[in-house]
Amino acid sequence: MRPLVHPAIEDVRPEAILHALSDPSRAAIFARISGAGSVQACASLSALGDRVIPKSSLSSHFKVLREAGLIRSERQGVEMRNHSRCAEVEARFPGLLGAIMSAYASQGCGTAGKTEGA
Amino acid sequence: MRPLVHPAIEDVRPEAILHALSDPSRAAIFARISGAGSVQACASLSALGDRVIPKSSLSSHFKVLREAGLIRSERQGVEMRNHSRCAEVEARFPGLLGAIMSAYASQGCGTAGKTEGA
DNA sequence: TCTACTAGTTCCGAAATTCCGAACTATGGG
DNA sequence: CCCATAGTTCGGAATTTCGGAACTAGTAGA
Repeated sequence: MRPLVHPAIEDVRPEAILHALSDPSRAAIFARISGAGSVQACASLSALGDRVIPKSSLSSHFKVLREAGLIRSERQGVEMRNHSRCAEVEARFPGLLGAIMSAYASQGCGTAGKTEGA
Repeated sequence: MRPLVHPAIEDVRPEAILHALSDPSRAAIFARISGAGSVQACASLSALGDRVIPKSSLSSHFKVLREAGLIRSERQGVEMRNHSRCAEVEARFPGLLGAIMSAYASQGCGTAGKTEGA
């Protein structure tokens, strides 16, 4: 297993963030991580709304979020702890995450809309 | 030539907007349309920054922006007039476009960052 | 009207992405 | 050591994107 890649905040690109969050499943995952006291294991997210996401897809969603600079993941025992990098991203691109998450929330998309808590 | 499709503002979905703007070329095109008094022909956008975009790609970029609800296009004589739908989108998803365009602008991406003028 | 030119669209094959099941790796317990 | 759990990687099918060539529409000139 190759080591996890986390871009430095100054290497984070807006297009990567938009691409990562342009998938409603990933946006919902990110909303959950941001909302849940900044920590969440992968397995707890396999069912979002009405859709069951297979493990391999889930794993690549996490990879996309991680490499976009939106979350930080670290192995802790058997599971993976995922923290949102909201605060860093907010400092670099003010208002971006808040606007995106509330856009999703405002049209009633599953579990979105709690970004401010970081 | 099939007629142009423009979603009603209430049918516009956040994932479509994020997807449309997650491509830097499209974001630059949208920034130009939003900045240039809300009207711009397609041909004037074939060279953005350092990259020459072929006509067929340009045409599909416009289609994506249009169907995401970001622009409105109408044929006027030989050419196409493109207006940004900023104001409508702003009313539906407050702050979204501003945050996205200034994220792009803040990392020096060609012609981005003048969204407020609509 | 016929021709030529300009602006943009459509078609379609190649290249790149995404999706997801199966096999695998890593950690912890008994 | 053997097994269970949590997640990753592989690889092929399905989908999406890119871009050249051919096409359509409007306009001007002879």
